[in-house]
Amino acid sequence: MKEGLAVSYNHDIEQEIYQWWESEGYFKPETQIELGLVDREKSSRFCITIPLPNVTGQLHLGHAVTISLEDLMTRFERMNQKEALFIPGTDHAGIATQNVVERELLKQGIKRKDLGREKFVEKIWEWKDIYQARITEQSKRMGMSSDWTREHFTLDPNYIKAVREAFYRLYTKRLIYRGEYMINWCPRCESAISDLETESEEKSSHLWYIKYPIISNTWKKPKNEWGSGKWAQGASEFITIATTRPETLLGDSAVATTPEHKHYQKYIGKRAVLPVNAREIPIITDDYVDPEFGTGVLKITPGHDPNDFEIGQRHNLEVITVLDETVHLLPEFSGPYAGMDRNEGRKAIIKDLENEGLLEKIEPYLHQEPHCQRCHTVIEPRVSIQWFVKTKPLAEAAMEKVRQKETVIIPKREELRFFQWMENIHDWCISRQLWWGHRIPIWYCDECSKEICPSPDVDHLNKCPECGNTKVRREEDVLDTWFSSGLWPYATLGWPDIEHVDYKRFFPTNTRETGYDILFFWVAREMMLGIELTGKVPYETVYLHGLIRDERGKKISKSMEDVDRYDPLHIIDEHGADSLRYVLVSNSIPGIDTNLDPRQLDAAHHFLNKIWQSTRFVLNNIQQNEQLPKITEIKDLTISDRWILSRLNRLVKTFTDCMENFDYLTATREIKNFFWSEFCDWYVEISKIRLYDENMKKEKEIPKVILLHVLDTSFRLLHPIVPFVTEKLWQNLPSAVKSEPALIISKWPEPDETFIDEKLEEEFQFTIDLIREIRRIRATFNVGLSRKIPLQIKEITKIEKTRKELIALGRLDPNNISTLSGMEQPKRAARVGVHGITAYIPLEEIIDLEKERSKVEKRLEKIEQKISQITVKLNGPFAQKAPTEIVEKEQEKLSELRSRKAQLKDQLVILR
RNA sequence: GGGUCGGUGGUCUAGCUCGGUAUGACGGCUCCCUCACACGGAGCAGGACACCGGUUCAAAUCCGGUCCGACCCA
Repeated sequence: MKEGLAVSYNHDIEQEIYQWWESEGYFKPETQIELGLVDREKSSRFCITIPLPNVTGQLHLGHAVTISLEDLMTRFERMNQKEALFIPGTDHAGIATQNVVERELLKQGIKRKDLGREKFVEKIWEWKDIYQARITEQSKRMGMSSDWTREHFTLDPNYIKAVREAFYRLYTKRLIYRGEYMINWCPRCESAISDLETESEEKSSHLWYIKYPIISNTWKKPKNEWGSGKWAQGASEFITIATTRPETLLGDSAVATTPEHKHYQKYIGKRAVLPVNAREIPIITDDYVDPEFGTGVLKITPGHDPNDFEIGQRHNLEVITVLDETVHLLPEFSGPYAGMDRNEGRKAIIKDLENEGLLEKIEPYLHQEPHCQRCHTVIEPRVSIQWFVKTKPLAEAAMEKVRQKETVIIPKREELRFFQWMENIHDWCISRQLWWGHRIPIWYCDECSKEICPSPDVDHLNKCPECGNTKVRREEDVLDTWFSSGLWPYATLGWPDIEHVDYKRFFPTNTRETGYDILFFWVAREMMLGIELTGKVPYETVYLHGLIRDERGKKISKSMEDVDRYDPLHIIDEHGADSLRYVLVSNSIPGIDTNLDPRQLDAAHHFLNKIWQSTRFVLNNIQQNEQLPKITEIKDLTISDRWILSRLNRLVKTFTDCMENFDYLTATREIKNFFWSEFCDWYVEISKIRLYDENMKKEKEIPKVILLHVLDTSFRLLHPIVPFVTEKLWQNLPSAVKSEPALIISKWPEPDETFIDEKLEEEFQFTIDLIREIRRIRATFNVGLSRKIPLQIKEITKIEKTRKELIALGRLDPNNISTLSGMEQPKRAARVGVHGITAYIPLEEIIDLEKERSKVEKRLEKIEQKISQITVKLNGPFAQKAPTEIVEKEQEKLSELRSRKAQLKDQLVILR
């Protein structure tokens, strides 16, 4: 770890450091205890569980943000001497993984059903092993300081126990039930999916107007075959419905209109005849019907539309399913169309309706079509027997905990969304017709039809406990993935064994950190299940980060041309994990999306190089075994020494404050500004005065101690954000500075208030501003750095204390600094005014007077403009109405401007 | 249909809770390879804060409306 520093920063140091941390066991809380850093009895603890990535694929930038933020939190708390545990793991991701593997096998011409359940599941396990390993590898590249000995997978034996227990408890409390309801059916996955797993998309389609003949005295039923063109012959009265799904008319149970319908009111209570199969259906009324939509009449198909299903329930209508699992028309209802899929069927039916003269018109129509989130197939609403979680009581309990602030959601506005969703929650369909997942722990007896949920320790059921029959079979369906991942924060800590050491020590966990897009998918369910099963909220804080987009705000998708630029592993190879983490963290505002500009990665790398270089500078000036006093022991500090220590301690305060309040954007800004613009640009430069002066000996100690102290403190502060580079540099500091074996387990700095001195900072700011002015004059007139310039100043005592700094950084001629007396004003000299002090730089020999004159005139113009602006303001009602301190401020500004104006005028005179 | 978020120099971004003419980065321009760093140093230029109206002495910030972009729910 300590073999010296390369001439420039290269991120290839990262992997070796990670291996070292891991082999030393620093990610394990037990190591903290062994090293005596924390005490189980006395210390507090911090626990966070990773939002488990799917084993479906590899990590993307979303995971990178998650890991960066969570690792940052963990490292921060670990350094704050809490017993810190970051739990890693992966999710089996039922539908997603099954789909991916299915597609892979299909490439080789193998169908899932040909393979059979057992063989297919074996294949998925193979896939899982490969991808889980890959995800672990990628997480480690990110620098994730999680305890890998506590890694979990949602289909691990222990995890299965937790799922069994959860199911059993909810089932026996009747919070899980089985029933026949309308669900979202994906015909490609051949499975039910939950509301949240559908995405609605606007599609341009048509509205078909179809005439249903009405039974009258003169016409009872069709006399001719469907397709003859004479099916409706003789019918005189029709009711016209408008529909987006003509093919489902085969399953209609009624036609509904409004009681006041101007044309069709008279038909209410009569019966219509359904085209194709000539089934008789009633004409009813229902409030759901919108008189403005279409003809004001709806066909009611309870088997294939969620709204119609509800209407059907209200009117006790028959539920007819006309489409099978793969959305092909069932022969029982569809006559000539039997076996066609829903799209073919639609075309054929429309053609025949037209032929029979029953198609009144077609209108273009935009409608929302639900799609399967995983495979994008159009969802078929379908009635089937499924398992559900009764969510209302769970949601109520979860909302109550949030209201009581037992869990706080950040940002606040997401709490509102949480409540809105929770208040309108529907029962959660948890059964999936998949092969990959937690098989529902229910057995059925074929003899007595008993539904059995044995206690969780029963693995196989051979006999019906009711009738003793051996014809028992287990439920085929598996559970929704989110059911098992909903147990994550405690199933990973040993639950249901509530005496487990981890559960006792780390539950409830501290934080759930994740993207706001899965607040409902996951967080809400974790809350509901967690409260029900453990009686506690699973975490006290929910921190929701934004999504990562490209620099123009577009979603990053796999189809993008330059998608490589947004692949975390690619970025890590090119720029390093530290740079990636720095960019992600420094742009992170809770709940707000981040537009990631890849150019920022270079900027981050430059900053890390700056840290690297300044460390090299310091170390080059100090012997590895040099005996130096402690920071608290040094005496005779210069004003610049005291200034940097004041700034540093101020930084520690604000930085820590930001870390505690999740304000990483300000935190990174503050430290970058301090380190680069204050420490490197000023203090390091100033330290060279003493370090490079052969005549000084004892004086060198002070800057050395301070330089090391600033580095040490900065590394500690930066470590949670950029762990690799800081550890590497810190390891290279002289051993006397280091009080711990590794930065990762070192102590978080505490601000020393006695160093913070506002007046002194102001005083030193004068020196900085004066040097800046001198530099500006030099730059304006192209005065080369090698040319030492003279300075004349009236209040020469003002520069006594920082004379050396002025000479060194302003490149002044030490033998030509003089005082001016009384009213004397040097001829042909540039005037610099800083903090009310005036100085002159005689220019005659070094500049072009003409050029300087026009510059001054320009500046005069600007200042005069500002003076008149403020004068107008002060002469207006402002002076009376604004608070006095603000008026005074303006007046001060005015007098400042006036004196600058006078200065410039003087300067003009001088230049002539 | 309901709701949320965003619209700030060429590009990206902070500030908006708590009103006093704006933060940083990248890029640009000028000078400098000064013994840690050209992944650098010194300096400079560049913004009617989407639009309209209101409140106010004063609006990027508060209020109302409009337009554009993204998203969530139905």
